Amino acid sequence: MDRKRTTIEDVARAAGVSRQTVSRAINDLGEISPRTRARVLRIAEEMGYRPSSIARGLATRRTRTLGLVIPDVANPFFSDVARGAEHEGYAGGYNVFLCNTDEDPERELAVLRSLEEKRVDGVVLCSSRLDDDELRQVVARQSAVVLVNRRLEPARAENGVGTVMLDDVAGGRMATQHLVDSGHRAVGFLAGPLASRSGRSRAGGYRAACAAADLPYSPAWTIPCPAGVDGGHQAARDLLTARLELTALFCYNDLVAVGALRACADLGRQVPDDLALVGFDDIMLAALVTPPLTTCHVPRYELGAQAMRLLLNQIGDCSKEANQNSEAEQNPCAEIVLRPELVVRASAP
Amino acid sequence: MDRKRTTIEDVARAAGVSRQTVSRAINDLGEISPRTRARVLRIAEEMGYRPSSIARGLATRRTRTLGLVIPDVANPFFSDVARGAEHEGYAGGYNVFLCNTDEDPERELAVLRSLEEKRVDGVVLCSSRLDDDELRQVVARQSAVVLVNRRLEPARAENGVGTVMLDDVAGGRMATQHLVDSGHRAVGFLAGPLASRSGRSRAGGYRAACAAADLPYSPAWTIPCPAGVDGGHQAARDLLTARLELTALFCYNDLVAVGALRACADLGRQVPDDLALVGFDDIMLAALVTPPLTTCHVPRYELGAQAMRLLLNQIGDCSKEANQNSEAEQNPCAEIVLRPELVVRASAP
DNA sequence: AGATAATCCGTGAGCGCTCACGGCTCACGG
DNA sequence: CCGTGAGCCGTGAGCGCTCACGGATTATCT
Repeated sequence: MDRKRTTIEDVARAAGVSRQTVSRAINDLGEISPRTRARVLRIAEEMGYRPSSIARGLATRRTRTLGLVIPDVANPFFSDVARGAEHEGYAGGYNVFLCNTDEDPERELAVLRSLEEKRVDGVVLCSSRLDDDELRQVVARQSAVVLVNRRLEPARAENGVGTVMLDDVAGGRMATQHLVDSGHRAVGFLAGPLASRSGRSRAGGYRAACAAADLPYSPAWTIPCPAGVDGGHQAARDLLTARLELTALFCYNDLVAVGALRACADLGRQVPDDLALVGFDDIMLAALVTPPLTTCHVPRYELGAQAMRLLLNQIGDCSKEANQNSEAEQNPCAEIVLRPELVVRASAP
Repeated sequence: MDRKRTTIEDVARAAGVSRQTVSRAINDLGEISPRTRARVLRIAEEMGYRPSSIARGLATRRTRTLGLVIPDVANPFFSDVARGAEHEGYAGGYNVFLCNTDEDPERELAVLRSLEEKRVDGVVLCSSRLDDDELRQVVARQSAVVLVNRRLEPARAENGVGTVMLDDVAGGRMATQHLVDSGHRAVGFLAGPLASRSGRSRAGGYRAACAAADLPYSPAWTIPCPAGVDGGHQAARDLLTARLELTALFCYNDLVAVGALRACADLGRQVPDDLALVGFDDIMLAALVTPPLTTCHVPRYELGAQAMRLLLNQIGDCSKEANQNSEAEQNPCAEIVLRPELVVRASAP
């Protein structure tokens, strides 16, 4: 069953040249005449030769392989991020290991460890659940790291970690602002899980917008909830029955907003006439429920793609020559901040 | 920057033993006293030693790495499959390469090739767009393969390829049957892309159910369409305006069904009273639109998980001893068929 | 013409591990 | 007393490739 694979040696023998010449042919790095190169390539092709990345990696100390660590592929948010990262990585000639952590820090550590053993050239780490110390260690051990939706202080450019963030504060503010602009004076906030960093940031934006508009803001208008439809359903029902003065709701994410939509149906409140609703994320679902949700679009694909690009630069700089424009053009350890964008639909016109 | 990593040699020296002893310690394969093992392990830990999977792979010819090839991670269908496969693989001690093909056969080939170079121990290949010949070659070159939603004849057990299929015919039949059972005599079919194998199978089930119920079946009641919301919207509008006798629609998938829902809104037809609708896949969206969709639930996670389990068996058998129950229990090259399940909701009660 | 440089190719060594050996020590029995 | 075997450990070779050399051949210049 384990038929021997054809090696570079085999090809060399068949072509009557040395291993090195074959190597030069397949890697296309000069020092070889076009004729022999073509000949060797042809023979290699005929023999069905596939150079072993394993052996190459051992010799080169580079694997042309990257790691992508995310909480869960099945979460549409992260699968979009993954897609962006994978695409960009592939374009740069890298393969990427996709690793789920299932939101479990234990497993995240394990995954990172195996990535280390695999000697990947770099890692994109999304929404890490690790604490700062653990994270710092991970960064120190890995040869290149880009963090997504997680910051690590000190983020001085020289600690070799790039960062890609979403501006959740701005998102929270613009969502709330939109509601205020349409005349709402009492807007509630379904805040999502207490542990969520992005939730806290969005809350910050929400409060800022309220303050800026001189709203009669009350902490009782904010209520935490699980991040899914049911969580939103429950929380919205509670909040809306307790706080009859509310005429609008800003929701942690679209799923929560859909839950709120249901609560409105339960309570007989028309959206958007009796209650305006705005969500967050702009997942596909948002446009398809009735009424379609006004929401903050977050560029998920871009999040992943930018992170990967940052990582590729970080790697490229070290192994190749210094880039033309030394650091003015692009600092690979920079922090990139992407802004969400409000998309107005029927739930809050 | 490329600080030397600590090798097995370093650990050996530090512990005053040979490399082999260190190797025995970390791999836990006898021939070593518990005391030295503990000591070596401690020292290795202190030094932050990480055995190189690369070097190990070269020596062992096994990488404990698998490939998972799917058209698109961002597609909720495949991301669930991916999740199932990744989970099961991880449980078996394997890491998995996630590869997108973007529905492009060219890229699928490229991806498979790089998987080959990476010397993965096996591959799960989903919904391959390759033709039979190409596919056969791929299977021949890879050390183990499991196909998902794609069959390859001859599927004799000894060609070393496992298969996991969804019973689309049964799905199409049960969906249609449900409509017929509720008294519909004229049910149309939004058939999805012409190129889709699953679409053809579902059509088969649809026709079978029609025939079994002695329906006045007409080819004009079937119309192909792109697989998304817009495709369904367009096609449903066309079909419903042209064919006023239709009282129910079976849709290729849930997105198409949602499109049909919109068409109904356009045309002022109430769902389910004026028109009943059933979808396929049971994506999250299906339960959240109004009215919620009756649909065929397909066990996506299971599809991936089963495929991975099949693959692990296939690999395990070769390298370890023959399994206890030789082939009665589980034939690793078997074909597993998963059945969809009808879930009844308001769109077709 | 000889000297210099370019072009092309081959030769060891080594990347970090495992595998198949073989050697050593210690206990036990005859 | 030595032989035997179990338990523990070390030694070379090799996995398939690349890297840094160095040699051979041909083109170019003074």
